[in-house]
Amino acid sequence: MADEATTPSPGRAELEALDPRLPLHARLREVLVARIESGEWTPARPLPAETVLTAHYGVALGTMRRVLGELVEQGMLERRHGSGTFVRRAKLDSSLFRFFRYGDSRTDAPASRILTFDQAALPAEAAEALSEPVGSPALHLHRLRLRDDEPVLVEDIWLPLPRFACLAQRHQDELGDLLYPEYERECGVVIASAEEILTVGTASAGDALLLRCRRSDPVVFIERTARTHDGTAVEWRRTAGKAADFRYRVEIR
Amino acid sequence: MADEATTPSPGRAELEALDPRLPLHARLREVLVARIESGEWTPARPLPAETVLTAHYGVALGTMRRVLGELVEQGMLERRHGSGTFVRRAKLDSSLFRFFRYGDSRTDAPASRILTFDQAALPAEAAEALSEPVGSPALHLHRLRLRDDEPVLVEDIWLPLPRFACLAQRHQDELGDLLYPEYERECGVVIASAEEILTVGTASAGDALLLRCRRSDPVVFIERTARTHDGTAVEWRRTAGKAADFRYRVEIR
DNA sequence: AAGTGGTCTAGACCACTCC
DNA sequence: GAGTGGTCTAGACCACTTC
Repeated sequence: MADEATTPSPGRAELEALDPRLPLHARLREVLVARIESGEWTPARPLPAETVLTAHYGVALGTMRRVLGELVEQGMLERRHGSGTFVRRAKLDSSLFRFFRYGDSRTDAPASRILTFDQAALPAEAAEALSEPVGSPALHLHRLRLRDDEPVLVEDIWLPLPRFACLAQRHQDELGDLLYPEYERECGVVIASAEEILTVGTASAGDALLLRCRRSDPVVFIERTARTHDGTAVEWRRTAGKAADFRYRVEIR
Repeated sequence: MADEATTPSPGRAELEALDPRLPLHARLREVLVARIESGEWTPARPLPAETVLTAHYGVALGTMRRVLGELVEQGMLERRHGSGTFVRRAKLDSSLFRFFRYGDSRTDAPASRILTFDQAALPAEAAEALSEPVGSPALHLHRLRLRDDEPVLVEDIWLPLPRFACLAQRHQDELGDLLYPEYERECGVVIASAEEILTVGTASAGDALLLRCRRSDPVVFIERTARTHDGTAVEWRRTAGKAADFRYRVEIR
């Protein structure tokens, strides 16, 4: 009992141990981010309540709320009034369509058709993005994305193999339109963030055939590296779409 | 004296007058945004101190700080520890270079060469973006932007005329590389935000000549509508650069 | 030294969700 | 009704900028 009185906030020592030149909220932030990245909490297992966390770390409610608010701002957490604070999964599977506009399409949901799904050696670009040796075993997914039955995007997706072994057994018809929920359910891999690089090039023979355009027609390439919460790159994909359909809008400040 | 005691916070009534279903911070935010947009404060005339604002509106420091923090987050304000809170001007004049990569160029500063500067009727696209009638009088600036003496971007800039009359007298050689400071000094127009739309097309005969590429080579167009703090569109420009130089990176979540 | 924003605390009360 | 996050307050103390 006396012991409990002297250690009312077991986590406080952890904060004190960090660089004391940093403000408390910054140290608290570091610690919470580490716990989030560790996978301790999932969309199904929410964080402890504010009051529990504040008691654990021995900080004021305002300080805790500030940090949680920043993590929400940054897209790492999601708070639901009355029900709890949750780690947030990125929902960006069909976000490629942010970059393209297709004339008044009635059906909103973009369909996808998997063309090939096999095991193959990592090509140089994918290997570099995934920090794996060139030629390592990986899964390779080649698929077409359609809008109103019109082929509009061609995708090549690379998944490093030790990690995605559990997907290797699946048949391509068993995979849904959205891959990230699949990764999570089948392999326990939660995609948390991604980086996309856009460039303009010309269609390869294969792309031209699939996109029904001429070879050498301009094409926009989107190379995406997707990462888990701890920053490990676990998926690399290159998507190609006709440059004529490309339209991207940016708001500045 | 008794009067002062009954009205310790003259601005509080203004907050009470707004929709009471909105939380206090939201109402406070509205009022402050309106004052910022009115141009009451400038980069040279900072906002009153927190303590003055809180006393004026009769709110707690925490509430005021929350609102100011949000406006900083959003890029509307800038706080400098020890010196004050300022409205923020957008500094995006050379931000076009965000969209392009040019091989290891030593000189960082992009130069610009004005080709023509004259008065002309607004074309349809510019007119729509600026909410002006097609054919209204405007200033038209045609310029080239260079990197290491290489022409890399071609720009067409339209400025609606009643507002920018004070620029009409100037000779093109008097205009510097950065236009937005010019607008502010000469015409009192402060650019606060902008919207950019990217598309891919082919070079016109004129663009091809200036960019030293073939006609029909793919080109990236950036159409920018720039606005003042109150949201009025005051400048429209279209910039063209070779698609081969285009490279844009997006971080998601 | 005076004035500014930055950090941190302590606690009251409200609104929403779930059982 | 119990538990969650959301709002708002009041005030202490620190760090930076300016003169």
